[in-house]
Amino acid sequence: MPELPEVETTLRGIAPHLTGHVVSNIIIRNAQLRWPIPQSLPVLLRGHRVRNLQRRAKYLLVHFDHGTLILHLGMSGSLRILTAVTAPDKHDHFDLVLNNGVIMRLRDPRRFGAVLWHEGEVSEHPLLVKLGPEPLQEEFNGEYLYRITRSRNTAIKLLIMDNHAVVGIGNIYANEALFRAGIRPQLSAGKLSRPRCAKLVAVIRATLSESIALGGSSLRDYVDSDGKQGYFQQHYWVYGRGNEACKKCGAPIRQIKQGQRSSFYCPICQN
DNA sequence: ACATCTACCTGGAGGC
DNA sequence: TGCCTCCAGGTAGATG
Repeated sequence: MPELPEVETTLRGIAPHLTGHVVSNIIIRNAQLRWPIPQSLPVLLRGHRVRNLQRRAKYLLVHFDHGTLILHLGMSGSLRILTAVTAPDKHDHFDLVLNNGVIMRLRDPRRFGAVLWHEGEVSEHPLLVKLGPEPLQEEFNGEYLYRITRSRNTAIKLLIMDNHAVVGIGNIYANEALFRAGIRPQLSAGKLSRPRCAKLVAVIRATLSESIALGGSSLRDYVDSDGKQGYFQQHYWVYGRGNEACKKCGAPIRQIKQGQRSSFYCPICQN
């Protein structure tokens, strides 16, 4: 499923095909995503030029002069660039058609994604306004993590997955980063020392950056904008490896539930 | 303010 | 083969 590196990879894949081109049509085949796709989109966008694209957390932002198209891939969404008319799949819910013939097509089998429109400053949109810092920007550093975790009793894994604390870290990368930092997922956030906060920030950065460099990806149903599968899933230390041997020490990886989600950790390497 | 839980949705896997 | 149940997941919104 698309985590931050996949969204970033998707952005890089689609941006060159969209930027500077004019929308000739919008096709909504199924508006029932997480929120309904606005039926006014074709009228709003036809004849308008795409200025630039941007990522904020896991949102893709397509900027126009008069507003911003906000896209979210949910957990099964993907965007593809088509250069010829192609029959839509059952789960191809939305097309943005440009006047050079290029089509950006959204496929989302589980329909947890979103396509929304916002006029004015997009960072003030209700979905974006409360978001924490980007994990790859300087604002997210050891001191920041130390400060926001003081007097927090929440498990550290739940905290780093909380968008108010830091954006873009889903279940897979949370598990992987905690393994690499040597921190148990259930450790109370407020008990993390300053050096361990610094370490955790460093490995979150490294894990995300490496994945972006690899071209993104995690789940089998993620397809990037060229239609090729990503391959980060071959590099997991703990995610999805319950009862298998730790790649570092050989101990069996433990699987537990935290906040209704699976967590994986090595009982020897993580404390 | 914080912690915890629920809902949304579909496809794939495993059991029988 | 088919039917059933469980699981995966982001995140807003409700509840405690």
